Amino acid sequence: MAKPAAPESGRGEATKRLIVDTAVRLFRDQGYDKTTMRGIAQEAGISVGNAYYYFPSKDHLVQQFYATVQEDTAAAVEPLLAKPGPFDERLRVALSGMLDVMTPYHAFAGKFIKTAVEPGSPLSPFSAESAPARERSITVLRDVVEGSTTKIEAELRPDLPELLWLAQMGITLYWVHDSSPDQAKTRLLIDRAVPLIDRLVSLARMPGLKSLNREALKLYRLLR
Amino acid sequence: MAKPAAPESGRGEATKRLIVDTAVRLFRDQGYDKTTMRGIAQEAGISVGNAYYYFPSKDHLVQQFYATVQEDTAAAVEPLLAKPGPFDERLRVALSGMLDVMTPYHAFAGKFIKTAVEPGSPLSPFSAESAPARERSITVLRDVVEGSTTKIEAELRPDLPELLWLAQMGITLYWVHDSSPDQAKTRLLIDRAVPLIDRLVSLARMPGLKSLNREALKLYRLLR
DNA sequence: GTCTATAACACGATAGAC
DNA sequence: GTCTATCGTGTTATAGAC
Repeated sequence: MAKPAAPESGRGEATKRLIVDTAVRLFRDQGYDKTTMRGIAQEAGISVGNAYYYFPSKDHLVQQFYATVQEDTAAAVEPLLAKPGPFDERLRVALSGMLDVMTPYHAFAGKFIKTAVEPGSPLSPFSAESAPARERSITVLRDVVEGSTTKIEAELRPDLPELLWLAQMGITLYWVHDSSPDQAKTRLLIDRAVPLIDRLVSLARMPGLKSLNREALKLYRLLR
Repeated sequence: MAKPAAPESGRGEATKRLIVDTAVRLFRDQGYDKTTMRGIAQEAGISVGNAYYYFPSKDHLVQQFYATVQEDTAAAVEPLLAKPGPFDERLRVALSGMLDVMTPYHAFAGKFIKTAVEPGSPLSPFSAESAPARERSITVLRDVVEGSTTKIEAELRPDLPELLWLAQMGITLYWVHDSSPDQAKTRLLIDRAVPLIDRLVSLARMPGLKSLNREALKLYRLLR
């Protein structure tokens, strides 16, 4: 009998939300480093100790932010994927949709990734704490695959959403380091990498490449 | 008329080395967080202010460590690559050689990568400050390619060392997060990924895949 | 230029009272 | 649940000695 997942409306819950909202706003306005726990507390009209009562660390506050971005991306992209279509088009929609949502946070993202990449960090995209946001994200990519009118190799198909998610993580890593104006290079990366991925997925069906495909998939499952 | 790059032996240089050696030792023995600047200074028998006279931050101390690892890897691997041989064997030697050198620092590496991945950080493997260590590393991989008896597509050949270096970065990223005993999974990754890379390199010569190869290389050069 | 000593600052985090 | 007070840290500042 698990507790219902519905948002509670008790006093504690209200304080918690107040802290997150204030923190995210300050993060975006002044950046991660310049936003101090004292600053968040003062702006929210509470004490520092109280903030730590709800969130064990400053990093954990950022995690809420991560979840928000994933949720917003999914909400923006899923309507566009309602009707089936070619694989490459759908993948393009998902990837550039994510980029659109993340763009306002580009300056902030550098600090975010710093803690996200640390092994054992709750912010790591691979951590148990990030599972909901990760699942949400993979669901979108599963939608990309399932609504695709392009033929996809049967053995590859079940793993493809997760592989695409990994590619998405790679693109995000590139994006964070992308200092070109308006992150134009990342846009270019998506524009040109999507057709390449599309061709790779098609090639996986070729007789000469099937064994390579199989080997790679086996290795992936082993290491995951 | 640049200053000669030879290691100086003045008093300042000796102090600098003393600080780095002490720091790296403490990092390895007690971890990054538990090693304080005060602790390093005390252990080295100098003042805190003196440490900051030579190194602008604690992070910069870690960079020296990065350079050391690259140098040790090159020194360990290059003798094994003196005689030409098959590409896959040579690549295997280079990658597992790096892993051997890094193994004692696995626990420490998590903290290291945290700052290394931050955009603009001097510790980033892509930064100007890391250029010497990066070049050292790519040189080894160029050696892998050049001494290879396997035929390599002419168009791919000049970029291959850098691409292999990127793969090496990816393996390192995986290794840092690898919590299996003795990082067995990363060993497995190298054992099984090397033949796959070998096959991919061979496949790049196939007529049907040449255009894909060319497109991918063009994109890579554009984004680098 | 190299180095010491010490204090001070701002921050993330914690302890313990209410 | 919420507060105030305090700790330990990276880092900076000051004032000077060799």
